[in-house]
Amino acid sequence: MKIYNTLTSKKEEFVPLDSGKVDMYVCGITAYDVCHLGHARSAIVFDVIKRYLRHSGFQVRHTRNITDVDDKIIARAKKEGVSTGEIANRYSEEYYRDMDMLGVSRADIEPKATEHIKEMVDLIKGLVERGYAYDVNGNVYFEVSKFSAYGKLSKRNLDEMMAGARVEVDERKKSPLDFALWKASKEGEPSWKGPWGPGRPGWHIECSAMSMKYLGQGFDIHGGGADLIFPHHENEIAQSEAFTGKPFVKYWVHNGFITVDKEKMSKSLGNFFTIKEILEKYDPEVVRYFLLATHYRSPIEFSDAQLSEAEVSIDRYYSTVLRINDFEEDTALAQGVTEPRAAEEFEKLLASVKDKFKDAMDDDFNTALALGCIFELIREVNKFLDARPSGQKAGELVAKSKEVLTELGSVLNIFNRTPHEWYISLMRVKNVGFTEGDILNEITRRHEARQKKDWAAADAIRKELEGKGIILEDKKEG
RNA sequence: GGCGGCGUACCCAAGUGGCUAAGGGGGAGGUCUGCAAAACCUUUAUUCAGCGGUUCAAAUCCGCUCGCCGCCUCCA
Repeated sequence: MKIYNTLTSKKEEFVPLDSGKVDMYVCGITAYDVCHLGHARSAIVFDVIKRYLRHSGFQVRHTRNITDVDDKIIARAKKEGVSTGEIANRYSEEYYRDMDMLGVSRADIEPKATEHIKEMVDLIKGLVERGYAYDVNGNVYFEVSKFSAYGKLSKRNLDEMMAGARVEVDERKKSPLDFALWKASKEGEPSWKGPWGPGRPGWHIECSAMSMKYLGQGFDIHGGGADLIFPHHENEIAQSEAFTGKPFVKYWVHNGFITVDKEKMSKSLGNFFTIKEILEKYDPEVVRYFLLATHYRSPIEFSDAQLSEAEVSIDRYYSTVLRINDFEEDTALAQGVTEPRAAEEFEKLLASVKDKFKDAMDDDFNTALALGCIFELIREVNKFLDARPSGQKAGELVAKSKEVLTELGSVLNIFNRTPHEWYISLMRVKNVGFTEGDILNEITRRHEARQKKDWAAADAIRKELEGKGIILEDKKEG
């Protein structure tokens, strides 16, 4: 298995520190507002990475934090006149609702910053003792120049950064590059007791403290969006390695952005679409498919047209499953003899699809290629069924293909519903003004018309349903 | 300004030295069907932004040019 490591800028063979076990830490959200599609991408990407590592036999311990104290949370609380805890709770709940909808599994450990103040204080104390941090009027800063490897993740050196540094408002710092570990609290802000006076932790320190607590002083994978590389992850490395003297993380993994008109979707630009509003128009599986149809490191241009295409693709998948089910229910087909050459070819293909899927995922989690493999199988299943196979052997092969489809889908956590569930959900999303019962009635009426060969009436009903966005597909039995 | 990335068909998107450049969507033609739809078949890139170089061999490596984007401030 190969993973692209931001630290080395190369794809590397994945070898966990402790064979068979993988410890991964992924930066979660700051709970100050609802999540947009960019958050969804990161969550889904690492959800799939976790699922695939497990599928490949690794024992995975997944940690994902929630930042529940921070400038933006404080600002929002002030604006609304409520407590920071209330803001953090509200948006954590929203976050979980969105993630559950999108099929993102919970992490094994989901630590919150406010519940780990002690660990952070201990870490900061250690850094001060070791001479990496200094205290100015109750604020503690990390002195970047003391950590010689600073810049190794984001590939820049101190001189370049000094040259590019923007006007720094905080004059207490020795260098504009130094960053806060502990911030003295102002009036009305949440604060905790610390050796430097009442205050709250800086943003970066929480991930170092919590990852060390739950995963140890060195672990396998640390992930997040590419915008966290600098300064967040760079700072995490500085803090952690200065404290322990050991390598912090073996593989750094970063996902690419969602763009709108080629520009990064972000809060500050205001060009974002929330998960909630997208889910009003599209099934969650469509969103998941859309995000996985591009490699995780490439940018994805947000587009309604692409989401609709994703919907069509998924529909193709479920149509095929429906055909498989129909085949299996048709007991008459159990008789007869399977054409041996077609069966043999199909059997070979089934085995190769599984291998190709594995190769794709082993190559830096290439979900786009992996989905391609699934659709290759879909086409072949349709082809096989088109030949009207019958007999025991054919039955076994069709059952086997369904099994393979289910297995591959489960790794990506898509394609795991029944066609019926898919169509019902589609009706909900499309706001079809019909209930399932209405439709069945119409179908029965049309069926009667067809029996009488009253084509005009039958077509009228079909047309009416089509106007509502429902497409009837006739089968042999009607 | 510094650092990094990207540019593959009508659209989206895999492919990073060598068998026919995946897959999806769309278009065109056909098979099937009461008519449709779906499905299947054929077709839609002798070519990978442009130019030059390395090599027996390049979309893939190197250089330059053009265009787009990201990070350098909070950001998934």
